[in-house]
Amino acid sequence: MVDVAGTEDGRSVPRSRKGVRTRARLIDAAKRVFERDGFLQARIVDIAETADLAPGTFYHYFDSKEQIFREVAEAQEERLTAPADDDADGPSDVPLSAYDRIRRSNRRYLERYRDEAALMGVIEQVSRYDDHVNAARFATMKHFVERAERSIAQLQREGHVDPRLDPATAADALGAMVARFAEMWLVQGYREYDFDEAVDQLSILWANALGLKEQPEPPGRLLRRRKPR
Amino acid sequence: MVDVAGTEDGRSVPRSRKGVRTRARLIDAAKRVFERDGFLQARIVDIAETADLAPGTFYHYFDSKEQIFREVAEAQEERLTAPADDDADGPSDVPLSAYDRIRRSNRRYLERYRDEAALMGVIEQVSRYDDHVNAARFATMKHFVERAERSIAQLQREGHVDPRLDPATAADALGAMVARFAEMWLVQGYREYDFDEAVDQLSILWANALGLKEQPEPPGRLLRRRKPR
Amino acid sequence: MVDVAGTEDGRSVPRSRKGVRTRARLIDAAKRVFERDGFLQARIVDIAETADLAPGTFYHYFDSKEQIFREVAEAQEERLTAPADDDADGPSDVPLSAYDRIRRSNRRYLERYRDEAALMGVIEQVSRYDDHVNAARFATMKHFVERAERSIAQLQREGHVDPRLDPATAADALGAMVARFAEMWLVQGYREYDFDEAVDQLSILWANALGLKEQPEPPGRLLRRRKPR
Amino acid sequence: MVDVAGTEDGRSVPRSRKGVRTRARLIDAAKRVFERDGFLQARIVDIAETADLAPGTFYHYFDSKEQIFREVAEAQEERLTAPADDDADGPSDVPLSAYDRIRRSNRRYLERYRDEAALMGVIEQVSRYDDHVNAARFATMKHFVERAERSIAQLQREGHVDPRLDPATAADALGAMVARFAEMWLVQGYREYDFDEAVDQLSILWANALGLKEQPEPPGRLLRRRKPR
DNA sequence: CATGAATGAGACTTCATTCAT
DNA sequence: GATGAATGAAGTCTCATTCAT
Repeated sequence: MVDVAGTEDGRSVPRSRKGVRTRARLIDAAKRVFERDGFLQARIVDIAETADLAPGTFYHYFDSKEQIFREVAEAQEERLTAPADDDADGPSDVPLSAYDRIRRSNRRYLERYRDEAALMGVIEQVSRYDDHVNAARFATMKHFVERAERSIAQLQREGHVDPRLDPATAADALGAMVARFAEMWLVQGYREYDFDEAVDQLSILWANALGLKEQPEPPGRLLRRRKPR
Repeated sequence: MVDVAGTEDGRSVPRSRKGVRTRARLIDAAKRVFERDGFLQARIVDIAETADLAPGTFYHYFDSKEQIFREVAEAQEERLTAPADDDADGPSDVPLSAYDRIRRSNRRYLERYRDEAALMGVIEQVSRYDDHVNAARFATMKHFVERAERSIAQLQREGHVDPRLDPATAADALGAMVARFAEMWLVQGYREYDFDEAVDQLSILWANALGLKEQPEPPGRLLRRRKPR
Repeated sequence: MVDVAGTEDGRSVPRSRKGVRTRARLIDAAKRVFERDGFLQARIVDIAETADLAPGTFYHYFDSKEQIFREVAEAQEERLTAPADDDADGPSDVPLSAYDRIRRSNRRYLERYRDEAALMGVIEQVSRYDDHVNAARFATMKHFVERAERSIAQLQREGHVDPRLDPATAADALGAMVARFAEMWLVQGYREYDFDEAVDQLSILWANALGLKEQPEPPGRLLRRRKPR
Repeated sequence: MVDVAGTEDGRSVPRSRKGVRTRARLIDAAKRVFERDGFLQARIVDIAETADLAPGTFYHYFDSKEQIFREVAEAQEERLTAPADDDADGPSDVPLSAYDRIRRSNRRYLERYRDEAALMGVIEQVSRYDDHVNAARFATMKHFVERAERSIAQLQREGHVDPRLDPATAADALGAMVARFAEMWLVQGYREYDFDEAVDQLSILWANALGLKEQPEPPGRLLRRRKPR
């Protein structure tokens, strides 16, 4: 997924340096316009204009609104699944409990979702009528879900997870929970939640759902961590 | 939510028997067309034609595609939240365990979702760019979520639910889980699941998430609670 | 022009008492709607609704919007040209000077124009694209203009009016002056004038234009002419 | 009023030579179509077609029929008020009498009105339901009226004009006279007049109305001028 | 590479008018 | 007489996309 950009036939992979810059400007403009207007309302002319280009220029680089959107969306999906720059998250050498790994993962996802909430909203929208975009959504989902699935299966083998659960299904469902919760909350304004509180609640639900034994948590740990951001 | 349908005025409330029938025919036709073509592709002319009417007739009863869709969607939301005809669900006099109630509720929701999957897909789609429809979605959600919330709070007071959980947030998240799982599965074809298996898995996850002990329910407890709404 | 109503084939001359009333209600409603919305914006449905009738009923009595408008307009033209109820205008036995007759006539016209300014505006509008209505306008104009013309010719023969003037042309032009002034002022809001002041100014201009000497009028002259229409 | 045309933005100000030409072609075509069909009957498609363009092209340059009409109308109003190319009107060095200035002004107005009678008719029509166009009409009127007003006031101070008259009102009324006379005559075919005769009659009426003393005209002057066009 | 003018298919919407009841 | 549902022709307007410069 790394250098897909322009690959799926985009029209012309720019050769000159100027071309590269123009293409990037279009993508950038497109993102802004999509965020502002949504996919359906976004007009090619606006994208071009936002990029200080003539409408015709758009078609040097992209075939259609769908195509440029896919690229914008894919970039975002990559941002969502990007590995952490682990510095920020504390000493990476200390092994984390299953629960902490769940929480860290949820926090990351929600932070990234929140930081691009406008775009995420449009992606959710478009994924309902564009198969490509939906596929990209599912790919991202798979990224998380498969990691979760492997982890669940492992923990299950170790006897820490409810044996009645099917790891794949559980991972799907819990992933769905976090994803949809994020959209309702951060995009659709369904309700207000305190960010940390939301992370904790989702993580508790997730851990509980798997039936994770309260691995004797070092007492007080939760408290000490309780005030970031 | 109850009898909102058609209230928001549309254009003319039919004054004759014939008018009532025609209006209903249009709604019916609209549902079919939306299911077949999706909201964006659906053309007013097609709706009219499907109802064996001239295009102009549509505008006697509705202002726009949006408006008729809202009515179609609201009808569906009502179907989703309709009380059960309890016959089908086994003897209603036998008190159910908390788990069983969760499962029954999930099953009902998923059955109803599945039975109108095509329409549900369109509703999910439109709710991302029509506030009315989204509001209706949220209203339905609320219906489920508030019931769940009350139930969780009660169980929590009785010591059966993880005390760390906020009932409202937990209800939101678990509702999100089921709803999104349903869409991915039944609308977007993300994956195949056996129906009963899916119901069970989701219910286990739900019950676990709350930290419900598989405790022997004190018989009769449920009965006392049995008249909510 | 008196009982033209319904004559020009209006569709059905109502026979029953109820029919007569319904027809009148429609004309009345039409006048109100035209005044409110102008001719183009006025919709048959609105007229019917304003008259508390179903749209279909309209067509029992009128062929088209044009036709009912013509009737409304003709009624107004008749009001414009109606003979004075002379009581209000002071003792009718006192002979008036030419100037006073001019002023009285102008005052009457402007008063009547003002009292139905909204409708007059619509008539001016429609007369620009409906020949019937324009013909009615011209008929009304002729009413005034011919009286003026006769009067001018007479005064000219008596040596009181500029001999270079053609009575017909002068009458046309002066009539145009008053009519257009009225529209600009009372319909289009071109400017504010004090009513009496405007009457005076127009009358002075009119009298001057003819070259009327402020001569002492031979008493009695007016009386002989006094029974027009 | 001077270079308003096209300023109110329309849609896109043409950025290329070709665009400028196309825009002009559209205005030209619009004028022809309006003259032929009137405003209401004129269809955008016809305008485009007359300009040998696809219908969509119209919307590159204009928002609506109203908007292009305004531009056509404004151009015409400018033509009406354009300064004379004074050659045609005789030696400009000879000072004209007040009467001669009145007549020259009336003649010019009527000539220009007559030369574009078809368009003027449409303008009169539209000015009754489009405020922009009406404003432009009034602006043109003001152009004439204010000149007249100043002139009247001056003559009044010099004792040549009836002291009872209010210069502003008089100018309005006399302007109305000429304008409405022109429309009735040249657009609506109310009656036939000899052109020169009409100019003279209106000018006599105008001069008389103001009470202009027969400044001892160089005898015969009127006669000598009596055969233009 | 970039421009921006030009295209044109196609959906929406209105409302005067008819007609069965 | 009155109703009001139904009609359907026709014009408006959008905007993704092409193409000559």
